[in-house]
Amino acid sequence: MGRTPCCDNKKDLKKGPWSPEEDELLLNYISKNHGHGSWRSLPKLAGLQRCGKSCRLRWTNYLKPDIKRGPFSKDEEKLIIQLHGMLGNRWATIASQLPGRTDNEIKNLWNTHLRKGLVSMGIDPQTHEPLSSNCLSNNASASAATRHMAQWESARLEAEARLSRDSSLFSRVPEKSESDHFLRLWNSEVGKSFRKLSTSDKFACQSPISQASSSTKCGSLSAVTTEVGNLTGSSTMAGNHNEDLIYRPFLINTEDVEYKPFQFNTEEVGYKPFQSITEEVEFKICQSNTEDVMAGSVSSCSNDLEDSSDTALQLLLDYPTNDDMSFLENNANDYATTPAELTPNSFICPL
DNA sequence: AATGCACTCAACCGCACATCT
DNA sequence: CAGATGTGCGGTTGAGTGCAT
Repeated sequence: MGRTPCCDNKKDLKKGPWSPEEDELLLNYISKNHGHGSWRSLPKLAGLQRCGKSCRLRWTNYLKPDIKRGPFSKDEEKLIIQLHGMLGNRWATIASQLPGRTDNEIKNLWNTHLRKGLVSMGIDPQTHEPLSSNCLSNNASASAATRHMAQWESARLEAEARLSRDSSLFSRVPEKSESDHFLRLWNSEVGKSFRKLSTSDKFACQSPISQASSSTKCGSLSAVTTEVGNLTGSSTMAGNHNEDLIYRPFLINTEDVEYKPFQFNTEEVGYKPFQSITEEVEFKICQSNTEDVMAGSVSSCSNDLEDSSDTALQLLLDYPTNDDMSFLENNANDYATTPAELTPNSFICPL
């Protein structure tokens, strides 16, 4: 299996850092030929003593004109953390959401800076859950993927509900799925990747919107609600009348951003950080009936349609934006090293 | 000033997947 | 359909740099 490397052990091929002359050769060739063409043949044609792979890497990570150099902004770092929470080490997919940034750059940033920051906050950088064992349920069956899955589904449900409401309020169908930023994201590389992940995790994860017309929302909502219930291991979500105990990820409050507990059922308790979005919005899903979703909670969260651009993405991103992210501003050496040094709102331990 | 250590980041490597023949 | 080829991705490495001792 496999294949021979594009540049196996050829002695005349140069390795290591690129010289300005090599950069110029590569740039000249690509600009002259309006593209790189075959990477394997490029080095020879461009007069480079490099393998095609090395050329490609140099181009994609450094020479490409749209690459944004310089330090990452705090927002970018936050976005990376949040996307990593949903996608894991899918650097290329994460990079697709950060224009001008390469997967390599993001990977480096994560490994050298962000990961340490999360660890110093007492958060497992892989699962994005509190590291402290007593903060976790004994039942670890609810995997990170499950939680991420549920978050995606929740956000998508909200988007679908909003679309449905929009269409009834304005008697018009929103302009395809692109009218909703969540759905745009859902249909983007990130969503694609996530759906792939969830599929491989044996969780049904399909967007009825993307599969069919968005005009029949009620059916899809109830269907998906059931899916969420199933994937979280809840025996009968629909029969759970304790609203505070059911999955409740969308407690939104601008003023006090904190980790809100979310719970799939009475046995599995997870903790997720929360991102402020709009004023005093509480969005509950997985209610026992669709009406609650459609009429009650949804209406409150879609007051400001103009905020949908931020909201859709924010719905997917669940980290605090206040001082909890302050580690981003500090050098890695300055990070707090014990949970005791964390801010009170870093996360909340149950019970 | 010399040395050691930690950190950053460009680049490499191997694998997996997609496409071609 | 199978093998060959091209490309992309994620993990890892190592040279360069700065800081502390």
